[in-house]
Amino acid sequence: MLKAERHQHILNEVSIRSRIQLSDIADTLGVSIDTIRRDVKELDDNKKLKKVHGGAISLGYNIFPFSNNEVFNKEKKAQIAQKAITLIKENAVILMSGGTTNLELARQLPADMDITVFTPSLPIAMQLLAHPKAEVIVIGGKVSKDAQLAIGAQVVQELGNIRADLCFLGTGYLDIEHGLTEFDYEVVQVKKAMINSSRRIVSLCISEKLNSVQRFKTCDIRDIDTLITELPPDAEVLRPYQSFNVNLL
Amino acid sequence: MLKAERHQHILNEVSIRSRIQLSDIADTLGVSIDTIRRDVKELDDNKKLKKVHGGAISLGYNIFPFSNNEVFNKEKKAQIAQKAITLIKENAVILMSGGTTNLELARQLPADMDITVFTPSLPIAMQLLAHPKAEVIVIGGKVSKDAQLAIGAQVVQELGNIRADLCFLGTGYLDIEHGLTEFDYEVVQVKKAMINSSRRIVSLCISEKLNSVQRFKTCDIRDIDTLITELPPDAEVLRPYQSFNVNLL
DNA sequence: CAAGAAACTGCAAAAAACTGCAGATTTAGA
DNA sequence: TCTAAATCTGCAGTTTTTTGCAGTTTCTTG
Repeated sequence: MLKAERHQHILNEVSIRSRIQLSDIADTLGVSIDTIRRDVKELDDNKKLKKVHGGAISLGYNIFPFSNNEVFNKEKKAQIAQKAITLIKENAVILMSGGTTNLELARQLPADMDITVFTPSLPIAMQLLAHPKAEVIVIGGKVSKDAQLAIGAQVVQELGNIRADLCFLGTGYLDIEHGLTEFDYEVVQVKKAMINSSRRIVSLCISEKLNSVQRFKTCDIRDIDTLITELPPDAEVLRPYQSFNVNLL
Repeated sequence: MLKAERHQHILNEVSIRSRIQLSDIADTLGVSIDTIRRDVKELDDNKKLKKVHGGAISLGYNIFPFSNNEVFNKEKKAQIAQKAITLIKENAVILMSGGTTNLELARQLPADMDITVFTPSLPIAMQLLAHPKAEVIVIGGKVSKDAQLAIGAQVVQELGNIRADLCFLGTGYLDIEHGLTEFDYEVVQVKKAMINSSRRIVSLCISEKLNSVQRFKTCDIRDIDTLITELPPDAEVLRPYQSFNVNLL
């Protein structure tokens, strides 16, 4: 990996997240933390960012108007994302819905991974642009301001043309009886289409969301091939799900 | 193998992959790495790409478009954006290309403005999500990592279905003789499609870009209805453009 | 103030860049 | 077509840059 690429990656990360940690970058790019430290120092010297203890921060605007830097349960989501990444095979075609857990996944994707990602989520697409090898295809349409996700008939139709190996499906709410549910009906339609276009459905779900229900239903639990949560396999709350071929961390 | 062939191959690779490593190219073409190094140096001298330690990157690649560090240019772009906003009518349907000047426009859009914006640019779309009233439709496709812009046949086709009132067209390079030009051919195709889909074309262009040329042509200057720059009307550099119905700040 | 994390420093191995040169190839003019 | 000049190309030796590591110092946090 070229130094210039690392610099670009770092600037992208800073631009997207408004702050970075050296250790994270070193991890993602697979180089030593000293190298990243030197990179960041150089970028700081060139006034491209501001180096701070342990990382760096952006000088100007963020790309994301809503600062979604404060992710709830970021640790858990990072764990889940790590597990999800192990499911990805080289040259896979992947569908990704939105949500902060998927965003964490996109962020942690190893730099040498050669994949193609389709997504209607703008933050996910932006994040993946920082990845040196991933090919990114954004699925266009009217963008929901809440979900920062393209929705509508056009999106559903476009998804019909795709046959993905893997779908990382975030969900707002998950319950044994009512399945995966959402607050927004249009989001549900998009997610249904994503499910129809993928061979394997993997749902990433922090434990806080288990046993919660909302108004509109995406699918039943049995439509999910793999559920990833951060809980140990014997957790009480997971008991009802065990029969659905649930993979655990 | 001719030198010209190698140069072409190198430019192609850079254009497609945004980056190359000298060793890879030398390997592929079966010549010594020194030869490739000399080739790349020459291409760098001719401003066709940017040479970096160990390889080369495309010209657009290291522009770090969206971390907004250069206060100086930001001032100019803000001025230009302000002027551009005065051209927008209520309930207008607007097409926006990418670029930092357009991004500045998106940032400054008054909150009470009720408009519909189509754009293949991810940062523009993200920015507009922060706007309370603007409806945002992102045009989907494979995303160029350099331009952070959806490109390709799908984008062009989608643009064919749109009839916009106004198109804010950023441009990399502008010259009286060669018109609007870009480094990337696919970006040119998208911009051509945008021009065909709009009643009025407004190009935002800071003065640094005047009298500069790149490899691929978007359109002639006479295809632009309005050109907005930050220079006073009597600026020497603007003299040649006066006859093209140029609006000035 | 004490423990842990991060930063700094110097160093050595590896990679890349640079330099000069000689043989090969191309070009230009007779 | 022939020849001389100019250019191109690969090679070997040298210099510079990059990078990870280990030891030490500085900073942060409770």
